[in-house]
Amino acid sequence: MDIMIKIDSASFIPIYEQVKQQLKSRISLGILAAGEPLPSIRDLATSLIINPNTVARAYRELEHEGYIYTRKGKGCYISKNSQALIAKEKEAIVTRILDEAINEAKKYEKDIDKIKQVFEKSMEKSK
Amino acid sequence: MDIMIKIDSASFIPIYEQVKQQLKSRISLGILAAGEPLPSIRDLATSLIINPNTVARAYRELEHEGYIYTRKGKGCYISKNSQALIAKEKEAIVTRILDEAINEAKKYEKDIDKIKQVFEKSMEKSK
DNA sequence: AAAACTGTATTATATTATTAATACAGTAAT
DNA sequence: ATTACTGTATTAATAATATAATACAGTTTT
Repeated sequence: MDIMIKIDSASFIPIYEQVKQQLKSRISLGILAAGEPLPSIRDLATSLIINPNTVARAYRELEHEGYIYTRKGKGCYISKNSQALIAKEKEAIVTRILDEAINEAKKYEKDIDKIKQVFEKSMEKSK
Repeated sequence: MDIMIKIDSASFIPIYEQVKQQLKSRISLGILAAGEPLPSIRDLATSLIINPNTVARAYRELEHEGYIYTRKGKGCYISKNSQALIAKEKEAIVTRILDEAINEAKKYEKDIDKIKQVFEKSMEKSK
């Protein structure tokens, strides 16, 4: 079972951060449910063709933030309250994403209605 | 006259890149018009409390991309065709920004209508 | 017990972004 | 000419990211 994480090496976002963000989003969407095991550090590193240390850092930070827990010798698992943790901040996250996009868009397009039109079109495309 | 660039040191985006992006957006909005001088490398570095080399890199790359030109000993100026350059890609930029935001949002919120609602609310706020 | 997995830790290395100090060269004003 | 600005270039040092190799410790399976 693949976890379908994609690394964008052209991005300025560090790899460990990309892994963290994508795992959080999968937890948020319920793709990764409480108690479920994550791929082992070595397996994920191999499949992403990155260094195990990089995955270890992502897992370490996710554990520190309460999303996952680890059992030495066994593996890493999604925390019971992980989804609740994210659900709580889900609306805030989505709001932040759209706020930032609107601010960005306004840096290039002053016409508010034009921005709305582009948004509608993009929403249609993404269906 | 201040050029109002803000550096986000918590961002993963390199400082030289932040400077580039913000200058481009000011050109796009016509805040910086063709022929106008940019602040000197040293002045901008001082006011942003960053290293002159960092500003120099931003300017160097912007020149290479055709947005500005430099006169050694005099300063850097907005290119004549800079706004045309950006105007040409303006709609594409705005579309890309919103596309990415929608994709991001969908990573946390499956409900399309919910995303639309948050967008509308954000647009109201930003007025 | 041994093998084959887990996560953890350490050390070294390479790359990139950034800072720092300094020097050089062109322009403008005095 | 001198002064004071410009941009350019070089070299060194530092911090962060990422890779690499390796070792250690806990778990599971055989």
